[in-house]
Amino acid sequence: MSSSQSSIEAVSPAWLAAASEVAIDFETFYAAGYSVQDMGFSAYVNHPRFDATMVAVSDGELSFSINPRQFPWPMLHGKTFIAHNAGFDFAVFRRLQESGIIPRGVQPAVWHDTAALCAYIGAPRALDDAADVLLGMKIDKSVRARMKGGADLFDATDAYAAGDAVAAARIWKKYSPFWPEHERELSRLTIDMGFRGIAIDGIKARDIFQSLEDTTESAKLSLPWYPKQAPTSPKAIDAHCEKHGVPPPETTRAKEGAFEDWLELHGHTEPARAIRAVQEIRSLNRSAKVLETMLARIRADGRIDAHTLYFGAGTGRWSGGGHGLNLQNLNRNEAGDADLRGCLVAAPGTMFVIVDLSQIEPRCLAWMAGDRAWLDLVRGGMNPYEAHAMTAHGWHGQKLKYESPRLYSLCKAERLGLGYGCGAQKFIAVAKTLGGIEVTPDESRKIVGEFRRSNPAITNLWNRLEDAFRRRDGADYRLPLPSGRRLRYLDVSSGDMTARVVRGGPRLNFYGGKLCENLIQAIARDVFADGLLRAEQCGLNPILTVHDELICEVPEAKAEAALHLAKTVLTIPPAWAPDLPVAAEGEIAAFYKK
DNA sequence: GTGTAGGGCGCG
DNA sequence: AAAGCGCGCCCTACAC
Repeated sequence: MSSSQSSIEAVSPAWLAAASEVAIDFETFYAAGYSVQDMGFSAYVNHPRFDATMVAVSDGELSFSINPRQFPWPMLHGKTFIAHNAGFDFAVFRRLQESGIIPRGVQPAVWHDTAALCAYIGAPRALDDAADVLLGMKIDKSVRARMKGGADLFDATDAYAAGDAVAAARIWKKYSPFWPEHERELSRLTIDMGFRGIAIDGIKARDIFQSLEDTTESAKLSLPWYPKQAPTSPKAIDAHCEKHGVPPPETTRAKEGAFEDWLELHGHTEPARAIRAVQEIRSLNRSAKVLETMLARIRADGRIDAHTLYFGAGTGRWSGGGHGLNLQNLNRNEAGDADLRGCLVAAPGTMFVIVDLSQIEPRCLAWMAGDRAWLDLVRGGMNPYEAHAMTAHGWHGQKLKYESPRLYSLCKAERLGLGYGCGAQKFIAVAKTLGGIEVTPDESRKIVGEFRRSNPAITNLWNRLEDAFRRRDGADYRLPLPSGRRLRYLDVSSGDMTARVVRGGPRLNFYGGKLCENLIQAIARDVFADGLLRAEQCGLNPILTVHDELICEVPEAKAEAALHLAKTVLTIPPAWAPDLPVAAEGEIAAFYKK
């Protein structure tokens, strides 16, 4: 157990001078409507209500907590800072420097994020759960809940903040050796990109928001149960169907096969009209909420934070940033609806360079499965779906996309959809989503069967992965990736084919195709991460990543050169996959699109 | 009132 | 034998 110095002493602890690595944890005021979740980091710490009530530091053994105004800040200069969700503590630190509470000259050598470390090693991201699973250490989170609204819990808060700092320091000491330097760089870069942020066209955003509100309101008024019941109430929908003698659909999800089947039968009824209105309301409302969230967090420099979450997915991919705004799932706006992406603009004098890795997952799958014939064609510069038409359908021509659009779409759907074990029934929907084509159940069965017969390299990969998984029954399955990283499946049970991907987390189901998908998504992530680091190193100023897409903000005069450079650095295959055919495409734009 | 689960919508 | 996968946020309903 750690001994803790009382804050009442308010003297500089001797151990702090000796520690080169210090875990730091701030406690700050928050309330309903005023929180990181509501506003994001920057808008939160720059708000008039902002108040840092406590700071705790620890070396893993001893801890010290006190009001930031009394903390001996110069002692921390040049030390390595450890923080759980370092982006938050960094934002608070910088804010306290701006307000004069922390001397500006006090600069950490580097920030490390233990939440990112936890994600990387397959531990829970939440500090209390991570401390429990990694250290067997119990942290009481009830104090934080009681602190909301600024309750006077000074003593309890003191101990609580200290406990968090101690846990973070211990996690760092024990587990940081398992976190490679280039992954730490990715984590730091992710936080940096979040604070670089993206400029918002506030006038456009407000205009769109207003028109969405208006359209939504009139759609709501077309619902007979509104405002008596909630506009999108499932119960109201069911009752409405019943009243009109129409059986309710099993789902009201637009673009879902079951709903479309229902529409075939009841498309001309009043409930169908109402449900379409409900779908429109849900969709418009979502866009409005995204805009509202963006507008609420515009910083003094006209930008919003653009945080994403390093290693947010079990495969290592980044995920949307949390804190109430996900910039990785903004509407693509193909139908000409409200252009959310267009509200993210390059600052005056700059342009966006938007690049993405072309068909990165099919390329990684073929590479991993050893599909030589397809790889050779693609290496020679052929379009991946044309190459598929050649190797799988015996097509020989010039421009498949124009000669036979349907075969081209089918090849795309097959290549993207069938690589991970999708069955005939599901492929009907997948073909529609990925290729925009209709296939009958009979066709689908034939296509799926033929794909599996003609792609033994891929089906073998599924089977090998599933066998390897089964053989780890009762233990952990560690699947090495070409990059040197590993995917982890913990406490494998081959009986029901389940395992955990997070220590102490829920058991999930697996099968060969799914393991294959995880593997390929992880490899594609590592390829992208490699390019991202290069983009940062050569000064391309990346500000946002969306899985296989990179948005950089560059001086307008250098945009052409930057685009070329961005495509080049993204296309260089990683050292661990020199023969992987990587391709990238991109464009220069004044605002975010496609 | 708060917390949570499920449905739904959006992305790669 | 068969199974696309990976995310985050909002709304509604419901338990407490």
